[in-house]
Amino acid sequence: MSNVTPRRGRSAAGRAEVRRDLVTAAVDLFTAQGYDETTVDDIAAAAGVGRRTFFRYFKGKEDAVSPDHELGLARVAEVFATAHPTEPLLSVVLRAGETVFDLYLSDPGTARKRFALVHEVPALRDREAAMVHRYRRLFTRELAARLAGVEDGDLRAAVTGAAVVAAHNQALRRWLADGGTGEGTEACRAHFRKVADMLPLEQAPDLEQVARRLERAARSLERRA
Amino acid sequence: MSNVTPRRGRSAAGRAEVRRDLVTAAVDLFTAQGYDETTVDDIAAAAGVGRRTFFRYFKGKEDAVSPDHELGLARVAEVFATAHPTEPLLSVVLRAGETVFDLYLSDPGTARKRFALVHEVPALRDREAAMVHRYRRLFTRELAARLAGVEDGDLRAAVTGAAVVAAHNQALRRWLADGGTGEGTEACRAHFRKVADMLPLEQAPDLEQVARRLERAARSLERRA
DNA sequence: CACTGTAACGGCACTCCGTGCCACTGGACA
DNA sequence: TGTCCAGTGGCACGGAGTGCCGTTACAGTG
Repeated sequence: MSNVTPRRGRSAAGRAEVRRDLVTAAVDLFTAQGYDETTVDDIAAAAGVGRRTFFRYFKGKEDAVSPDHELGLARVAEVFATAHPTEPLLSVVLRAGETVFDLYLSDPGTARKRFALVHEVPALRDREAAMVHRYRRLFTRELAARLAGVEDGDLRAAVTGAAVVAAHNQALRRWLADGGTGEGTEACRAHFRKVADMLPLEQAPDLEQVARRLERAARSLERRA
Repeated sequence: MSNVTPRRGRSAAGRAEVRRDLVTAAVDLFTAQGYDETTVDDIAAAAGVGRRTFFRYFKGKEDAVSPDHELGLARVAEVFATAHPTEPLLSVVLRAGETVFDLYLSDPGTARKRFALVHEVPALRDREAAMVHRYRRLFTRELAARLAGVEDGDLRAAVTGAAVVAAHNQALRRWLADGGTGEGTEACRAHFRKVADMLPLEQAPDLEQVARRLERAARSLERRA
C-alpha cells in the first residue's frame, strides 16, 4: 500500500546521490526562502524522498548544510596519528590545519553559499561554533599529549590549539571575502606560517610522558568513535 | 477564571526571585533525572509558574542553566570601553578575562553543578561552545580595533583573542578540578600572566586607525544591542 | 529463474519545544 | 474609586525529532 514510485538509495552510490540531493536542496531552500521558513518536509520533498528518510541521513535540520565536519575531524586526527615522530610539532599542526582548509577549497562554490548561510542564521552559526569547538579540542588534546614534560605544556597546548583554529578561520574568511578563487592554499600556508612565528613551541618534550599521553589520547578517541 | 493562587513576579524583586527559582529547578532537575528526561513543564511546575512564563524568562530550555553569559559579555565590553587609553593593551585584555572569571567565582557551588552538566549534556555543551565563540569574537574585535596599523594586526588580534579565551577556560577547568575553593582569582591571574608572556603584542599601533576602528566597533556593538 | 534474507524506505503517531494570542489579575497612579 | 498596564498562564498550533511497522528493492543462494 506504500509508495510505488522508483526510489534511489538502495546501493552505496544511490545513497551518496540521495545525500547530495538533500544537501543541495537544503542549501538552496535556506538561501532562497530562509532557514526558519524552510521545513524538513520541504527539503525532503525537493530531494524526492520522505521526511523520515531525511533524518536517516542527517541528525537534524542544521546538519544538512555542512555535513563534512566529521570528515574534517577525522582527517586532522589522521594527520596527527600518521605524523613521523621526528617531524617538528608545529609542522604537524600546520599540515593538519591545511588539510581542513583543502576540504573547504575542494568546492569553493558551495563553500561561499554555506559561509553566507552560517553567517546569517543564528542556529547555523551556533552549530558552526560547536564544530569549531570540537576542532579546537582535538588540536589541544593532540598538542597536550605531545607537550608532556614541557613547562606549562597544557597551557601551551590550549593556547596553540586555539590560535591555530582561529588563524584557520581567519584565513578562510579572508579567502572567501577576497573572492574565494585561485591560490587559497598558498595564502593559507603563508597565514599559518605567520601564526607559527607568534607561538611558543620550541622546548623539547619528555618522550616517556609523550608516549603515555598519546596512548591515553588514542584510547579517548576510540571511546568516542 | 484563571489561576487564583498568589503569584510572585509582579515587582522587580519578584521577577528576580522567579528567575532564581527557575534556574535552581532546572539545574536540580537536569542533574537528578537528566536533561532529555526533564521537560520545560517539569521545570516550570517545580518553580511554581506556568510553562508559558518559563519562556518569558529564558529563550529556551538550554538558557536556564547558564543565564549569566550576557552579563559576562557586557562586563567585558565595559572593561574595554572604560579602559584608560594609556593602559597597556595586554593589561586591559587580562583584566577583562579576570572579570569573567570573577563572575564564575561568585558562586562556586552552582558553578560546579553547571560545569558537570555542561560537560555531560551535548545540547548544553554546544550552547556553551556558542557562548565561548561570542566571547572570542568580542575579544578579537576589540583587539583588532586597537591593533590598527600594526603589522598583521588582524591576525594577531584573532590569535590573541582565541588564546585569552582558551587560557581562561583552562584556568576555570583547573580551578574546578582542584576543588573550586579559595584562591581561584590568584591562580587565574598567574595563569593569564603566563599567557601574556607567550603572546606577541609589543608593537605600537597607528592611533588614527585605532580611533576609526574603535568607532566602527562601537557602532557594531550598538547595532547588535 | 524462483526463493529468501536484509537493508533501506515511507508513512503514521507521538512527545516536546517554542510562539502567537488572549483573557485575567494585582499593583500603581491619578 | 476608576483606570491603566505589565506580568501571567492557559490554549492551540506548527515544526523538530523519534519509535514503530509494513513495504519494497536488491543481493545472494539453490
